[in-house]
Amino acid sequence: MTIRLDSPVGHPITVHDVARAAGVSAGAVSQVMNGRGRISEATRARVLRAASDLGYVPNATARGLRVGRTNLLGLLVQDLSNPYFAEIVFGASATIGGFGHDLVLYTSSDDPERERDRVLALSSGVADGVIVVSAHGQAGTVRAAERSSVPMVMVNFWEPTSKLPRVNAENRVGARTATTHLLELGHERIAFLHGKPDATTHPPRPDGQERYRGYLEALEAAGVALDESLVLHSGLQQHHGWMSGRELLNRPDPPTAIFAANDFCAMGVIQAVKEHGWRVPGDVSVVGFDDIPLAARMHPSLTTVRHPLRPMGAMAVRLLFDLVNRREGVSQLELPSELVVRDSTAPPRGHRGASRDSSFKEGSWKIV
Amino acid sequence: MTIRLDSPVGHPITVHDVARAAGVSAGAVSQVMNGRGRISEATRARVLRAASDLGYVPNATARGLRVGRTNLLGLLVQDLSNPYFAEIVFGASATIGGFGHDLVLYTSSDDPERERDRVLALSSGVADGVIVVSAHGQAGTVRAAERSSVPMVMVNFWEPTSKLPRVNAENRVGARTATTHLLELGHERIAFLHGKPDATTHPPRPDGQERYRGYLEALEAAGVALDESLVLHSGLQQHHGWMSGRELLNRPDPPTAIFAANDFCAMGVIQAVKEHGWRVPGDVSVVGFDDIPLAARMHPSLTTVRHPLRPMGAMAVRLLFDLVNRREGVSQLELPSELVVRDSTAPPRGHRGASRDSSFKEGSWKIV
DNA sequence: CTGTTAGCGCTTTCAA
DNA sequence: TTGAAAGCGCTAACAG
Repeated sequence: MTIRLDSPVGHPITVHDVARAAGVSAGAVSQVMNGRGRISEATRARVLRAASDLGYVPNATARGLRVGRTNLLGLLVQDLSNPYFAEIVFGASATIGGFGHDLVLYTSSDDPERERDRVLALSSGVADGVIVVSAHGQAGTVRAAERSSVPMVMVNFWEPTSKLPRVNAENRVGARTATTHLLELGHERIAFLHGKPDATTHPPRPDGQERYRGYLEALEAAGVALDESLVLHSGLQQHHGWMSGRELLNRPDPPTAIFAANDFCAMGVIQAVKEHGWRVPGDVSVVGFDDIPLAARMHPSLTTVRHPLRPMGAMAVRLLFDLVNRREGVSQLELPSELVVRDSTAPPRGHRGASRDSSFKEGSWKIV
Repeated sequence: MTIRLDSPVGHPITVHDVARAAGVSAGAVSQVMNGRGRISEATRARVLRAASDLGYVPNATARGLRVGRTNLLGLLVQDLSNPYFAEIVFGASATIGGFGHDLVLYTSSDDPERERDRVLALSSGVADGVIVVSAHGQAGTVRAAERSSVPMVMVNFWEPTSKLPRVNAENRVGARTATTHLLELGHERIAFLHGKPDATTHPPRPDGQERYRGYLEALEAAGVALDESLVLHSGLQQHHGWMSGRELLNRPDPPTAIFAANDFCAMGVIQAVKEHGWRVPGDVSVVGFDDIPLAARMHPSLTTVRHPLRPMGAMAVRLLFDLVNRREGVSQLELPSELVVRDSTAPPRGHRGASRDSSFKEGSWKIV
C-alpha cells in the first residue's frame, strides 16, 4: 500500500487493527464487513464502531486474491476520441455500476499488436472478464481471446468461424430501410460508398457486406436496376467521403442521393457537395451510418442509420457479467438498427416526393 | 481466478507449476519473470521455456498484494457523455500507457454522494493513485480526498484553501483575450453570460469569476464602460444559452456580441439568434469557452477559448505518477488557454472592423 | 455464536 | 547462484 506521509495513521489500517480495537477476531471483522450472518448484534456494533473510528477501508487487492475476483471488468477500445467507441464506453460505464463492478479501460491506439498485448494483460487476473471492441480481427487478438482463461465478450465482431460471445448491431435491415427511404422519396440514382478504400487489398468486412446486401435488396424490391458505377470503395473517414463525393459530382450524370459508409464519411460527402456549389438535400440527398452524436448537430442534420452504441456497451457488460458468474444465456446477439430521418434527405430536384416518414423502428432485438 | 471450463488447462498456471516444470524453485521463476539479476543463463532459459510452454501469465492481483502496488490509476469523472470530460479522459488514457499503468474509470453520474463513495472506494487499494475531475467541491469528496491514504490529483478544482495537487486551465487571460478580440472587431455592446443560472443560490465558481474578471479587464483596457444589464446569469447547458439569447435579442437594444459561458451555452445562443431570424456572425457575434470538438464542426464554426483538455488529462497522469513514486515536483499547475477564432465572430453590422487575427497563443504553461 | 487457522499467488529476504 | 520460507491482507472453513 502506498502510504502518504501526512496520512492520519502511520500505516494502513487492516482487519487486525480493527479486530484489536473491537476486541474480536479478524474473522469476525471480515464477517461484519461483508454482512455474512452469524454475528451477534453487540459485536457487530462494536466492530462497525471500531472500523469507522479507525477509518478502516478493506484492501481490495487482498480480498481479490483471496476470493479470486477483482470486481473489475476490462474494456478494450482502439480510440477513445472516436465517438463511435466513446459511445460504447459510455454505455458500458453507465451500466457497470449496477453490477457492482468497475471498469478498467484500455486503448490499443489502433495497433493490432498492442491490442493483443492488452488482451493478454487483461487475462492476468486484473479483471474478471474483458470486453473487446472491434478487434482488428487479426489472428493475434482473436486467438488470445479464445485461449484466455478469462471470459471475454466481443463487440462489433464478425468472425463467423469463431465461437466467441459477441454483441453486434444489425446492418442489413438498417441499410435496406435507409435505401428504401431514399427510393420512396423518388431517388433512383443512389450511390453506395463502401467502407474500405480498396476492395482488393482490404477485403470488405462482413458488416460492410451486409450493408451492401441491404442496399441491393432495397433496389431489387423497388425494381430499380443496380448501376455498378455508383458503387464506390470509399472509407470510414471524412476525407474518404470528401474524395468520393467529389468524384461522383464531377461526373456528367451524378447521383441524386449518396449512401455513405458511415457518418464521418457522410460529413465528407456533404462538404464536397457544398464545395461543388450544390446543396444538401436540395441537389443531393446524403445518408450516413451509425448516428454518432454529431450527426444530429451538424448542418444540415444527418439522416442516418442509428447503431445502438450505448446499448451495445451496456449489453456487453450484462453478457459478460453473466459469463463471469457462470450463468447460462444467449451469448451472441445482434441489436437492431433504426433509421433516423433528419434534414439531409429530401425528394430529388423537380420531384414531388412522397411525404416523409419520421422514424422507422426495427422492433425488438433479435437473437442469432 | 475465474476458470473457464474450456480453458486449455484445468486450473490457472502459477509460479509453482512453472517452477516444477523447469526444475527450479518458485523464487527463481519470479526473479526471471521480473528480470531481477542473480540467475544463470541456463536456468533463465529453462524457466522462460517452461513459462511459455505452459502459457504462464503472472497473477496481477497476487503481485499487487505482495508489492503493494497495482499499477492502476483511478480516474473519476462525472459524465463521460460530456465531451469536456471525455476529452480529459482521452488525454489521460493516451498518456498512461507510457507510465506502465492502466486506467480504472469511474463515473459519478453527477451525484456528489456517489462521487464521494467512489473516491473512498478508490482509496481501498484498487488504484495506486486517483485523479478526480471537477469535484463537486462539496465537503464530502474533498475531505475524502484529503484524508485518503492514496495520492490524489484534482482536475479543474478551485478550492483555494485546499492543498490538494491540481491541474487547472487558465481562465482570466483567455476571457480577456476573447473579449479583446470582440472589441477589436468593433463591438462595444458585448454581453457576458455567467455559468450559473442564479448567483444567489449558486454562488459563482472561482473559474467563472476569473472569466468575468478577464472580461472586465478587457473592457477597461479598451475604455469601454461596463453595462451591467448585459451581464446575465445563464448556465452551462444549451437551453440556458438559448434562453439567455432570446432574452437579449428581444430587448430594444440587443448586444452586438455575446460571450457565452461555454460552448454548449454558445450553441444555445446561436440557436436563439437563428430563431430570431438573425444571422451569426452577421447580426450578432458569439464566442464560446472550452473548444470541445463540436465547436469546430458546428455551423457556423465557433470562435472560442480553448481549454487544453487533453493536455490536462495527460498532465494529471504525469503529476500523479510522480506522486505515487514520491518524486518531488510542482503539484498545482495551470495550463494556458488560447483563443481560437472561427466563423462566429465578425465586425458588428455597418462597421468596418479591424482585420481578423487568426489565432492567439498564450505562451507556455504557467506554474502557480 | 465466535475465535483460530490456513492459504490465495506472488516476491523477497535469508540461508545454503 | 539457488532453494526455502515468510508473509502481504483478506476470507472461508472449521473448531470451540
